[in-house]
Amino acid sequence: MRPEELELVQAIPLVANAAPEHVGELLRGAFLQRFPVHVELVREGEPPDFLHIIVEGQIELFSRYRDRETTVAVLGPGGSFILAAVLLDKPYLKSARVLSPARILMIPSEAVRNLFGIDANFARGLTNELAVAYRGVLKELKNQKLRSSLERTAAWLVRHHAEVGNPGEVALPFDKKVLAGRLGMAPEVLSRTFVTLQAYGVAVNGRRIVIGDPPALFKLAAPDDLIDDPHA
Amino acid sequence: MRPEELELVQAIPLVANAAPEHVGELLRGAFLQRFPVHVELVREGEPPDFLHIIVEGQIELFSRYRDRETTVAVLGPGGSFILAAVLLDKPYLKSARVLSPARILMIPSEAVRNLFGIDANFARGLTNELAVAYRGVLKELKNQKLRSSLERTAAWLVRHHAEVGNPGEVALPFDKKVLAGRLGMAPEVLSRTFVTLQAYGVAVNGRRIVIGDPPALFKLAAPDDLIDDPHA
DNA sequence: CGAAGCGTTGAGAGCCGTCAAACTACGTGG
DNA sequence: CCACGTAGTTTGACGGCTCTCAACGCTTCG
Repeated sequence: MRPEELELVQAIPLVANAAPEHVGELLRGAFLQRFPVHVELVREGEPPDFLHIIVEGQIELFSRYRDRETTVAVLGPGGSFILAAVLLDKPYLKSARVLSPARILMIPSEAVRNLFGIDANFARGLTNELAVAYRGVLKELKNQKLRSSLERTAAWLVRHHAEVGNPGEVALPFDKKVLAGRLGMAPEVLSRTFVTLQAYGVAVNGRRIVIGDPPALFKLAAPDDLIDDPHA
Repeated sequence: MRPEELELVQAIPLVANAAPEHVGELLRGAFLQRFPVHVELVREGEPPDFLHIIVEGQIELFSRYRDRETTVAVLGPGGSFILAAVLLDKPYLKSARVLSPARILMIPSEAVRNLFGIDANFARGLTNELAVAYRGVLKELKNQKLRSSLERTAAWLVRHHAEVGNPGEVALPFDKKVLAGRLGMAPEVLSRTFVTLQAYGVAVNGRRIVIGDPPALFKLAAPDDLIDDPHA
């Protein structure tokens, strides 16, 4: 790994938690690699060889069953995935594919488990990350079981609108197809949902969405911190 | 806490992971308490005062939103809940109520967090538990998003049948109403689903269910270890 | 014996998925 | 820079799945 890459990697929170004298060991067998779009980084059912941390780009986590497929999450820089599989040394439960050109840090799973036993601070960081991930999935489960498609879409818009500045406007960070999967509906349903949302002041134009009547949308979405707030 | 209770408590895996000299500290402010049916042990949104471990009885974890409610999980002896909230010191994401008379060990959350930093073995145990829980929720999310009500019910029967011996027969461990919530459908839908399953050799009689044609049910359910196997 | 809760069944409506076709946006190679 | 092909998006039609409301039988418990 080149010096500038090393610097980049050491800035990653999970890595930074490890004591400096341990970082070398952690990265000994690690790769920092670029991947083009569409590449499948990991496939569900396989044994966990590496912990993956996203340095750059967008990764879609999804799962297949019969001839169906569903998106579990979409992660950006700083995100890590398949942490639980690595810690338990059990097969991946989900697959991952590159959504936009990415740089991924891949740390051998054995190195992660070893350092977990040696470096308490590193262990604490991993556990926190895992706890946050747990709560994220649980929120998503509640989102799915407690809300309709229309409500999920509205809530997503409200939340996303609050996260990325630019008042009154939202830019989709990925294709509508992917968003539909993330929200748990067929692409056609999302398309129709946007039409329905016109009555609530929402205007869609490609990836640009204008929120004309925030209070109306807010009322429809009925956002709940225990479902929507990623930091709660 | 009385001696016999202490013995009971020390047999709990999570507690047993801690070094003997630390156990006292862990249990200093702890309660081992009985609760009758219907009691709500924790309520979502509240700050995490205790880590809860089930010694005896059945606990339903559920969540409310608007005027709806959904069951997230049903736990039995040995199960722990709201571990992630305790570790992160963030509000509970779900509520818990007693389904059948229970004894619960309640450990002050601060004691858990403190010992986490001191006792590496205890920390490792907690993290493993958390990782298993994470994978459990993820499997449930896949179950919800990838399968129909009929498939979920069939898969649940197959899995439950494999777990508790007694070939060709399954006994529901709780009310059908609760099962319906757990499987993510209205009670009426579960009732009709059982009728549909007659065509696959399933006969329902109160809480006793006879599986007359295992291969047929198996084919319908198409069980998948990465969704159904709690140990995968 | 009456009340309350669970479970079942019927009827109806709404939500959501699938299939198909048309349209649009985008990237590639000429 | 344009032409083309591929992939994403929209719309219509349709069917099926799932929810809600309501009524009724059954069991349990006070």
